[in-house]
Amino acid sequence: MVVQAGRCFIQEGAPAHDFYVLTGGRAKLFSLMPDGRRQIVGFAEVGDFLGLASSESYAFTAEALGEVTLCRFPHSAIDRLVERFPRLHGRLQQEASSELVKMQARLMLLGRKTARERLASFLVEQASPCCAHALKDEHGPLTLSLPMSRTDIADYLGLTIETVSRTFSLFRKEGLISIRGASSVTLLSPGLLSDMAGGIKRS
Amino acid sequence: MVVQAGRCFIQEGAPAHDFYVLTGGRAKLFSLMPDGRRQIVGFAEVGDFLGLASSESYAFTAEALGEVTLCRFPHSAIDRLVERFPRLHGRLQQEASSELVKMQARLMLLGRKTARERLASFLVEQASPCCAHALKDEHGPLTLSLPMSRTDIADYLGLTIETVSRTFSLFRKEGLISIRGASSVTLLSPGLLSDMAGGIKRS
DNA sequence: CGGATCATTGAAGTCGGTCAACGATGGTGG
DNA sequence: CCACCATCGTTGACCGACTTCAATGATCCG
Repeated sequence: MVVQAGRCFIQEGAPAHDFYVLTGGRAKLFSLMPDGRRQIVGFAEVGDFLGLASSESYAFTAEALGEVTLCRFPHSAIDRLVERFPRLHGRLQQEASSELVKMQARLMLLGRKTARERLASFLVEQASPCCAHALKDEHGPLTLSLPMSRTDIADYLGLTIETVSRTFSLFRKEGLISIRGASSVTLLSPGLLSDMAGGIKRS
Repeated sequence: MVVQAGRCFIQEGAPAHDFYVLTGGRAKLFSLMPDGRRQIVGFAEVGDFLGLASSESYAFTAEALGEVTLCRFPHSAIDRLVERFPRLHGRLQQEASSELVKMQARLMLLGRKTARERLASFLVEQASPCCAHALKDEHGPLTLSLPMSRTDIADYLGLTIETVSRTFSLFRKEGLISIRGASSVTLLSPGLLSDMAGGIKRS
């Protein structure tokens, strides 16, 4: 099952018949308020399960960032699948609990961190799948390409697009990052950013 | 296993050997930043599972609100338990996914809602275990007793204690609630509060 | 090349935070 | 039983970080 860039394959509030496994690309997951305020609740990566929540209806909309490929299963198939692939059982459990831990970190981000700390956390989070160790050690520049727009970043971090843009510019002026075309960012001091993300001020 | 009021039975960052089932009382779950900023990531009720996240260390501290009773199990016992009580399997899955849905709502709250909307959401959330239907219908006053302090409410909603207090007072002046001794609140217009929680302005 | 969209920057405004004082509450001991 | 004190909650005045509104600049595609 292939979904084109920008298309939604899960609709918030729609009856939750199926769940999905993301097999290619990335997607953004968000909810809307009646007046249009938007909160991105996560970005889905290859291997992620979506729509598992066994409630009546989906809690978020899922939109493809770039082209996305999926496998769809009816909810009723879970038991059969688990029977045939017993290891899936632990996988699902692990997926759910690691997601829960991430969520708790995101609550701290949205509830208590400043704009600078939020953006630093975001950059570190985007970088970590690449090079987990480079962040603690004082390792050199680390380039990442962000597949999402400034608006998406803002809605993910609970900020406005202007604040995100301004904070990027600040980081650039302070020599923490360098920017190449709005979607390619190089972390010049991953260590400093990582500290800032955690709320540590190095003097 | 009994825990006295105010005692912590899970420490953020400590090695996560065990998980717990809450069998009596309520607890607050929170994380801290190095400078003391605090975010309450949830309140645990009777029947909740804590510390399931199969990471190396606990992601939050759990502190008893009033006296709490618990069952403790080593993580290694999960498989044995599930073998003996096969229904536990679905229960765990359900618990995790319903928690995930709540988390997503909380992200919207912390990322996009105003102080008024946050407090309204909180009151409605506290009320809903009692009377789910009374909120949609225009049903009458609904009294709840809040077991947590203003500080806890503030740290749960990503606000300061002053803002929480001020917003309570505003709601009182607007005739939405009435307050009796800081821990007993009566919702005079549950419907209006519920709308406000969802970001709907009734004219 | 041109127009639409997205990102950046600036100026002004606002919501919630900070600092500070006051009031209420509840537990303790005289 | 009540006075005392510590803690918690409320209220006010001011401040600042982020938002809002608006204009400009960059980038992408047809």
